[in-house]
Amino acid sequence: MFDLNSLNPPQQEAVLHDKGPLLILAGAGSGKTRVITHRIAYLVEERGVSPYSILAITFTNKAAKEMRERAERLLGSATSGMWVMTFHSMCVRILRRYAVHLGYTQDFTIYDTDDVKSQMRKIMKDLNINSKQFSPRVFISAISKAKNECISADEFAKTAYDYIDKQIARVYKEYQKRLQDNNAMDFDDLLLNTVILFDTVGEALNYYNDRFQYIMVDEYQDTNTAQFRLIKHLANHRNERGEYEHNLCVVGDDDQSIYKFRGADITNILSFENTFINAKVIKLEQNYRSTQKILDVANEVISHNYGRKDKKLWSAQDGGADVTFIQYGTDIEEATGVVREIQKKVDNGALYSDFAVLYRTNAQSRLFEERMIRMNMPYKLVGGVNFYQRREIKDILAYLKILVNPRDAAQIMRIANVPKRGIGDTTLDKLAEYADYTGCSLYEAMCSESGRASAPRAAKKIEEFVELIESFKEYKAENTIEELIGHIVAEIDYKDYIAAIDEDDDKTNDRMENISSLVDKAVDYEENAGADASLEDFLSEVSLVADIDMVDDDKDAVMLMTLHGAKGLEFPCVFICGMEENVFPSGMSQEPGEIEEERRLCYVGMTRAKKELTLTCAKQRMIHGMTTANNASRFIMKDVPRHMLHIAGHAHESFMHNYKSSLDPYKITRTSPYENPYTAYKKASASYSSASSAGDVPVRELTPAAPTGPGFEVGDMVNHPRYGAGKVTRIDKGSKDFEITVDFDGISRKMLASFAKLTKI
DNA sequence: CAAAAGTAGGTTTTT
DNA sequence: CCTACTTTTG
Repeated sequence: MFDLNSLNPPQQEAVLHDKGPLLILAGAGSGKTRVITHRIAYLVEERGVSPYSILAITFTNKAAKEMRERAERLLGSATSGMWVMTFHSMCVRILRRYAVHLGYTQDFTIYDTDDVKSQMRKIMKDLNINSKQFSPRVFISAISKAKNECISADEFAKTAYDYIDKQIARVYKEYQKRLQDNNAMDFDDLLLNTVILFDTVGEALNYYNDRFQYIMVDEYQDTNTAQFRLIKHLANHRNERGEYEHNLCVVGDDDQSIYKFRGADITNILSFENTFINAKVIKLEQNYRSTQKILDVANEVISHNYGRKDKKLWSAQDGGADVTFIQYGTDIEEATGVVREIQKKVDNGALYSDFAVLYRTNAQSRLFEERMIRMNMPYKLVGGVNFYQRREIKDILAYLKILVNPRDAAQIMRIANVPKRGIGDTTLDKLAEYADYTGCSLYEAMCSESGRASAPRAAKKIEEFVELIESFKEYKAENTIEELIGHIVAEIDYKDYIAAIDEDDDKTNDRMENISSLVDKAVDYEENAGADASLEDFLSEVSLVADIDMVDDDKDAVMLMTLHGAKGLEFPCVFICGMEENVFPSGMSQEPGEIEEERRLCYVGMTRAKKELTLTCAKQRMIHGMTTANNASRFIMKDVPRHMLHIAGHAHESFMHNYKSSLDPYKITRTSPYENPYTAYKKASASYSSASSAGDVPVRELTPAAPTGPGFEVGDMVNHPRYGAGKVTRIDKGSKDFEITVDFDGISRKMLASFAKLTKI
């Protein structure tokens, strides 16, 4: 049973919303999961909707699990039949059923980023693309971006005009062909192929449209184009009178959109009302998580972004502790100080699990880890080197994957010589060549007499390898996954193999322990899945786990993670560390749009805190082995009025000095006694950015910038004496000159208008 | 074909 | 700084 009275009026309205599209703009900590779960319970209990026709989509398995558990608690019954899962697992589920329509078998393999990377390296080699000139990264991210936008290899080729795009088109096509040959999909394919499936196979779409009457999507602000199209397809159920109902309920917060780099398209949420006509919009603005003091600071920061949906979070918990800011001398002092601070509070009765240390990049975790180990402080590290990326895990998984999908050449390449059995790269190359020539798969080449003849010296070894794999297949048919893994590890003497690689026994033991964790996961899986357990299902589950999914909440330990990793979580006390220019915001983010995304990330981080929020930075920090000095982050120095922070620590004096001097760089003439200089700067330069109106920031008129333009506009084609033809992609007004960003064949360069000898073509 | 040594390049965030 | 790839040597 559930109680509507426990909800506030807008929450109730959202839960009780009848039919048709619904957008819930849910600010941080406003109880969105509560609303979704109550809505599910309401639909099932009060409106007689079958759980079978409800689909709830999240981004992480952890969120999905939590949502299902909470819905079940409200309903007091199991919600079997209801789909509560991530985009990716949903797509896998759909594709396993219909893969044949797309030229895959249902046993297709899922490639993770490492698989993709090695595949890409191979392709570049084969296509004679200089890896010095282009890093595989360039191609990988370009292809990923295209897939996220539902652009196929052929479509990409049609609009590829410059050299680099043509290269990408060529690589994209080859890459896709190889994945298809290997019966494999990468993460982006899971989404894109499902979209293609729904575009082309009416039978598949009809099946799911008949089934899903109510659809909920969590974290809607982070959806990309492929996900958007997927949702659009799925939300086409017709009622018994044949009318579309679009019972689509999306929940999100544009201020928490932090995955643009991964293709998330913020316009999905900003224009929801245009896409789904007659959509109802409900705002949840009461925050139940944080104190007002924390929200004040967070609101102040986010208010510096443009083009937001208008809303303002407020809390019923008035007051609270001041938000603290500490500038340390060095990154080491920062780590020591933070760890000490946590220990002090634990000594005074807090739990370790009350604390989270958040940072911009994973690399920053190291110092905290070191300090915590030394201080004997229990911690949980989220992210970093993923469990499933470890060599020993990937090796064992490769063996398993081959058993399910023998066409997957990448896995065979990986372990054909693991452990060493005399099948080296040259042998594999010859086999691959034979396979390519005859049009069979690598494994088939290994199985055939004539295939082995292409590498006569190793023929015997190859035959033995094939026999080994076949014996595993037989073993698999009769035994559990748990037993299978043990069997493989024993048969190939894996321990001896890694012991020979590792410097010391500790490392080898570590690795063996990791393998037994993998076995544990297999046991878990088999217990959960019961009679439905299958190796391919286990493998896809394993491929789709996120770092955050692996965290067990029971252990009393401090959490260490990136700001991204913290989304959707909350902690009584939060430390955001490394709040320095070039660290946070990242030095990689330069353009206004990118800075805004960093600012949203800052907002997300701050709003994780329930009771206490501490922001720290260091004057000096070691980055890539070099000592660097950075100013405190603009998110503190320029976004938050001084009086809202409690400034602590020994660096107080020098900080105050910096605080003042940091106001100068932009040399903006103030029009009022005090105006946040960064805001003023942005207003002055607003005419040069495409940003829309200023949301809830009160706009005061400033003297417009000097009318003299740079002589070019964005989009113009220009000629440069050295770099040749290029396209103007950006124009920024500097203090006395215009900075022009020009794209020359994919390489973008910044230059000052008065110095660069640019001519318009 | 395997192991060791050397070197170059890249390090934002991740399902 | 660290890893992952390349080159060299056995």
